[in-house]
Amino acid sequence: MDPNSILLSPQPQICSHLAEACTEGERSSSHPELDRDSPFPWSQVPSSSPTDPEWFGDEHIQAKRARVETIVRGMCLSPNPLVPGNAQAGVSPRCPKKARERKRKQNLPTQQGLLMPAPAWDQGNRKGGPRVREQLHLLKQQLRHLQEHILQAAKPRDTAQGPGGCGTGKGPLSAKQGNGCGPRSWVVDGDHQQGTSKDLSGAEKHQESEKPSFLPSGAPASLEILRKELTRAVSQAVDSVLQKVLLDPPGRLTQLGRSFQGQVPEGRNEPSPPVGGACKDPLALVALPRRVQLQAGVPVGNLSLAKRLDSPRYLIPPRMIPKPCQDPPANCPLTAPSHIQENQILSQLLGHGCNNGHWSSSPPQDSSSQRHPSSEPALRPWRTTKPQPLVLSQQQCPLPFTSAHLESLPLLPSVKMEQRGLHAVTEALPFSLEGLNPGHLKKAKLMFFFTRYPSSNLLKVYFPDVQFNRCITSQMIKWFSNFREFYYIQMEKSARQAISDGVTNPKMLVVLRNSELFRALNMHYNKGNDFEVPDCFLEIASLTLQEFFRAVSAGRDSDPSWKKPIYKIISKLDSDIPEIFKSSSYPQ
DNA sequence: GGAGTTCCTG
DNA sequence: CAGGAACTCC
Repeated sequence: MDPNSILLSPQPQICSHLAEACTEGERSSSHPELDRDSPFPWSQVPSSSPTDPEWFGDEHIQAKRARVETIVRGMCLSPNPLVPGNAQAGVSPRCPKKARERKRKQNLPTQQGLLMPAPAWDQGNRKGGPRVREQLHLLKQQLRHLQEHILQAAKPRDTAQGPGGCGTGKGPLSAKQGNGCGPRSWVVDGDHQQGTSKDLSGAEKHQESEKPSFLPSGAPASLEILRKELTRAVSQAVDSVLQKVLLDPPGRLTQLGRSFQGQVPEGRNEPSPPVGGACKDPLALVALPRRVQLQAGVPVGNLSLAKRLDSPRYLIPPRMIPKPCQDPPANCPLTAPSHIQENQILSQLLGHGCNNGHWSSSPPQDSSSQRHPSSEPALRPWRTTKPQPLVLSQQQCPLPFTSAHLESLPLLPSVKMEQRGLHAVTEALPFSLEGLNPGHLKKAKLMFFFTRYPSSNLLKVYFPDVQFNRCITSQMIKWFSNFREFYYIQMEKSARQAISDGVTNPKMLVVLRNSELFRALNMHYNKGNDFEVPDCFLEIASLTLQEFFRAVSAGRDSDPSWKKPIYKIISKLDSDIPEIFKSSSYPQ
């Protein structure tokens, strides 16, 4: 089969209309060469017409298009409006009537958002204790400054100010605000900042409302009161921090520091806070060493650097980020012991039977995933996700703490979760022992380099240690479906990018090992970069890319099922999987 | 009706 | 990555 013979088949009449036609009259041509002989649903795409009752037309296209657009937009640092060559894709030939777009949230922005705080987070953990002390010092200094400010501000006003000097009365307070927030590098959360300023303005209000009644009778007196109140409030704050630090068991010092840092990613709601101000381009930060590594031809060994750099990218589930310890410290330690045990038990149970682990402090994952601190969350056929994040947290964030430290984090809200998790485990136990583990997932991902559409029989051959049943099989099939989804999205994204970059000849589109596209794919399927991606995959990827390019630039993407011909082509291009994959212990 | 897909969503 | 809906094919 020569794919090119298929792919090159032109579809002339479509594109000429598309650009202008804002009507919905235009329909893409059918794809006669693909209509028949396919077991796949997409084989019969093209026969739909605008008159078909099942023709959902605009909304459908718009939704899909919007999805891709948002993805592309999320990716592009370059502000090109999408796809000049295919302007209709961006502008929508059918008038942007009800672009119910962007329903779906972006992965990429999220990753990038989480990327920024990571270095600070990591850094902070290395010196949690000292940081707290520094912060205490700062607080004390601020207190002194505050007092000085108040005194200074008081003097001139005593003489010059009459009643109604509220405006300047803000002076000291806003000075406090400024001074207070500046050095407190841990306060990054936008919400927190807002909350802080709100609180302060609340205090201002009180004081403002009080002042007029005091000032007439004597400004010095009211200022004195003001000063005392402020001093008292700040002292209380300092004391409470001191109590936390001094009264808590040693381990908690680090936890406290951690919880401060934890606020950083907490502000994940939106544009990640400028904690990582130093690293404006996190991608470069991550990618550069990897590129060097690739060029240096060090694919297997020496992974630690790459892993370390990669790991922060992969989401720290919000739940495992310790909340700023709002509760009295006494509450926290109480939950810790049971928490530890439960997590160990859960992790152990979920970590899979073949793990000869004991109740050690090492992450109870199988060996392969220890090597690759990937974010593989899927240990289950049967939905036992709850305890996962803790396991992942240890792997993803190489920290100078023992896992016992990490696990004893006072995740108060997680107690309920843990109970639910235990419950889930008891239900899932009989299955999880025979189920799929992260090692299987990793292997499946590597296999994707060779086969995009594996049959269930093939999977059985290549996963001899898996007890296949209907559910396991469909889970693994689902994996590959997810892999494909990611793959095709990347391809489409790159194709559109190429078009918008002015590429006109599809033959120019080749996926090389140093390309962005390759990096994205490699990151997804071969996170540890410890597998050499086969050339055949690069060829398939190039071909896919070209197909998407042709389709989009020909305007075929206005057809709701325009991708199906591409899927069909790609489905025929699976290669043989190396024998070594038949070993149950292969990717170790 | 089951298997296998895609698409969408969380 | 999983769940679920919708779809097609056998």
